[in-house]
Amino acid sequence: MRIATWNINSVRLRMGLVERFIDEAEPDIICLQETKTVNETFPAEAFAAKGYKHQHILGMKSYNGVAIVSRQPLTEMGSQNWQGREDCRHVFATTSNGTEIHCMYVPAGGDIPDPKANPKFAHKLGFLDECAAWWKAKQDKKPKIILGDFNVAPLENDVWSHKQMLDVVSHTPVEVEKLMAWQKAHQWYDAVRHFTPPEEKLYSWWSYRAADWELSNRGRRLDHIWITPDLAPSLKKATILREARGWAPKPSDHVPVYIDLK
DNA sequence: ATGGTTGTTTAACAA
Repeated sequence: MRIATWNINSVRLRMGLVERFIDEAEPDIICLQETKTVNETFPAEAFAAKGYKHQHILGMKSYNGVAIVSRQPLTEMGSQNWQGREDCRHVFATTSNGTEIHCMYVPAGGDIPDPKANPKFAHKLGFLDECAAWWKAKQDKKPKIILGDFNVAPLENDVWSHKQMLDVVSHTPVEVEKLMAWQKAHQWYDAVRHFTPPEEKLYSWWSYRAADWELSNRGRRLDHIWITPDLAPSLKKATILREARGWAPKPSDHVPVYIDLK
């Protein structure tokens, strides 16, 4: 089973690229973030035409928005609000083999890495704290996958320059600490790093602001797939589809990340 | 130290 996550940065604008990804990777389940549309205008028919007839969509106007689309039936579909806001950042569903899948979009946190000066950074830190507490309290034995745009690059080689990124939102020590606390709270296992040693650079996002993203290669690993330990023996492969950053005509700044589970 | 781009929606905001 192939399960993918992709921050698509407007699913309506980029449905053509999603179809290309489907044709090339043939994922069984696709989890999207930043769909940026209300449910009524989500391209549900286009996904169904590609075989993804089972859909759990949670969108709002202009911002955020998450979705799980699947070729196999989904049950127990739900969503969760965080930090007292209804801003469409978390949906979940259960697959036919009883695995719970959680698709999440963590707040980016603005530019200034100071929670007193920047309410968006304070919101992000509170969000990460709440995630740790929520997952610590949810100690059932169901196999689970949590994936999405977590907007934090935790390891030194999850960014192009650890030293130059220490004061940049997405790689500050306080964010990394809170992301790791959340990971520990539910014994989440990093399914993507499993196949790449920590000494090796690994990115899933490249800024639009670089003149040449590929040449400068100043990436960050913001998109993650974590699994519960019981699923680790089934983990066969993880892929970050770097080439999708160059897809025409208008690529997302994030690329698809997916794992294969037996 | 600064500015660089994109998407939604149409001037400002978020990323």
